[in-house]
Amino acid sequence: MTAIQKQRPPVMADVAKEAGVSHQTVSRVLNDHPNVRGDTRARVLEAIDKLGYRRNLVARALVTRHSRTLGVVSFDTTLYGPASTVYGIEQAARAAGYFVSIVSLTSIDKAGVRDALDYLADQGVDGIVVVAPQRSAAEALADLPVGVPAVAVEGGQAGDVAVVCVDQVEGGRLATEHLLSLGHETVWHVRGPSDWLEAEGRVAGWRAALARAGRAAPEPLAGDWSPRSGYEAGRGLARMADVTAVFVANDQMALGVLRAFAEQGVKVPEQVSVVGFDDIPESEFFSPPLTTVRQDFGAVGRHSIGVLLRQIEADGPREPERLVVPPTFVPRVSTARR
Amino acid sequence: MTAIQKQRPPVMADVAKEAGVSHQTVSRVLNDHPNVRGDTRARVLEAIDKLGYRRNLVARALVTRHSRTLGVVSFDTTLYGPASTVYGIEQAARAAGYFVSIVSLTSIDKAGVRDALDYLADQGVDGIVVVAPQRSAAEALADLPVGVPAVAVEGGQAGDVAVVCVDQVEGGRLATEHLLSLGHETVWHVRGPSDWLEAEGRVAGWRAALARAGRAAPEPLAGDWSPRSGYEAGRGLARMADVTAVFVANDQMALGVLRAFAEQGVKVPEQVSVVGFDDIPESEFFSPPLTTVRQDFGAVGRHSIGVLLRQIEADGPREPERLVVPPTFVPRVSTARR
DNA sequence: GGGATGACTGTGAACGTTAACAACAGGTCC
DNA sequence: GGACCTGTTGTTAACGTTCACAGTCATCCC
Repeated sequence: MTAIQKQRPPVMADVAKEAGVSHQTVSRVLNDHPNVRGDTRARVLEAIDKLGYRRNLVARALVTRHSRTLGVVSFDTTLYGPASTVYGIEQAARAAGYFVSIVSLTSIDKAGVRDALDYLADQGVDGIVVVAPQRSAAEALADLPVGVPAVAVEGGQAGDVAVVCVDQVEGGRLATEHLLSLGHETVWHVRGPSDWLEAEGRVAGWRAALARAGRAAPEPLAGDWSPRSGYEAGRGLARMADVTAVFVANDQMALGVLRAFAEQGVKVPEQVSVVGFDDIPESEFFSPPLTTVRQDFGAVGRHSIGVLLRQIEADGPREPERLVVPPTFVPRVSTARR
Repeated sequence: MTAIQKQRPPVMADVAKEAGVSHQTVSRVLNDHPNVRGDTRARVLEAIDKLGYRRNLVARALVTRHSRTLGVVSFDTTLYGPASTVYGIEQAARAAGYFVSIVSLTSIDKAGVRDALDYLADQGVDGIVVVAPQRSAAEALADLPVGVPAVAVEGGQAGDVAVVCVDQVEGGRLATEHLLSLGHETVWHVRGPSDWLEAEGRVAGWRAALARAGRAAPEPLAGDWSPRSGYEAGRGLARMADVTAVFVANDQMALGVLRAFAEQGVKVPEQVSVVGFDDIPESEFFSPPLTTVRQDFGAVGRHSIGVLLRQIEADGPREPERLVVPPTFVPRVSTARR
């Protein structure tokens, strides 16, 4: 004869009945509306506590048209760079009271990015962060679902979308100038894939530094960010007699280069100096510890959320921001005076 | 005198009017309900296309009580292991038509995990995956919001929650037996932090292998997964004359150990053999290339989603599954016969 | 004393979808 | 020819919240 236990969690109306007020008053308490009497508020809070009430965010999102969820599109979150950026984004978003919904792409094509954007827009996210280091991804941003605030991370000049990025050109310049300042005649380069904007930026910085010093730029060697591709480039470099300095576009490839040199009996830094890029946690313990250029991924993540939230809070369209985070040079022992 | 452009995107009723049917028929078309006449369906689809209608998933979630979103709680997604696992989870979830909402914890405490679980439950996720390699995280799972299907990854015996994990004990055993089979008298161990279940499992496997061979187990050296901690342990080991074989609980620490040995002039594998754990992409290019134990993080991610979806689809409570993924031994050149 | 003001609370209607049920047409069966 | 099904469509009512508005009461000021 006992009443049937209700399976469903309590709703606002249940709390209202328990506290002897209207559901609207419960809503006011929950939303910190000022005009609620102290004892009423207390009674409502007590009822909430007693019933174990939790507000239904889905219903709330339906009426407010805000989900307090941010979408993140990224590519291969297994890589240190993207993983760190996404981590920074997630931390910053949560600190600001937002959820983060993530889509990790496996393929790099424009269609994939568009699908991901549609997917997130369908879900009703309030804004989207696209970690789009490839040219193709950046292009897909151009036809973003209208009205959804967005920011591109490492996105180059992507239409009228706001951008947060690390100054890759400056990074390439720092690495190359360091090597030139050590007395090397020229600097070789193992570059990243050509559709990655970061790779292009580092190449540009390297070229600029060489040009400024009046040195010829050798043909860069192609890599795909993986240690293996660095290893293969390294084998090629080890065979050339005139190579004394190499700027490698990321630390993982630099590891491969170091390995190839070690196998060929080329001593680093005595015979050849090597500079990497990223400053992954491992770099300090390579043989030898790697001189590199650090990117502050945490700052990138925080800034991108900052830019995005400013866009969300501003009602009207605002002119797209562009925020550049400077890289820092990290000297270790893989480079030496010629 | 022109009509005011409506700012708001079209809703189902707009499509219905355009197609000359009721909104319910539109709903039926969208949900692939069988009883819709072919030409009616075509007319509706045409109207959807014309208006650029997109279904509002928030409204849908409110009435169906399913958000088609899965929550993921993880710890430090910058580390290779968690990042790879989360990546696998995300891929598998999306393939099954689910969104993924991620919370990355910075602190490891029980309260943090509980907050994250509450946070996700509030958002109305259909299920939760907790990548909980620490004991404290596993414990927090015990008082999970009731009624939310959940699975723990690397979670040990966590109350009555389903678990997917890699057989860490087996992995530790594989590494140690390999070293013993090469003729080493005993095997030293650089272990992970004591509140990590994975660290405990590897220690247990190591101990078991030594015990089975009738060898004494030296006191394990403490590490925190970082290359630096491995480096420090390595400096200690390099000073001891009788060390000929070391099993290091992850590849990053193994890198630190290799570095320390190199600095002290200890040759690997000629004087000391080293085995790591994880098989990160870099391991193959360490100096020397690292013999290690691979964990298939992709499989772990896929399995965890499989287990979770089975739980979601089964209405009633089902007995918690337990799925163990075997590790594989990866021989390279950092180990040699004594 | 009476109107204005302000603090507090309640009522009804959204939000955009799916679920439940009703209605209707056309066919089948005896 | 009527009862009965079956396929197709429409109508109405949820889902659980917030918003807009309308009350009610006490206070204040001239």
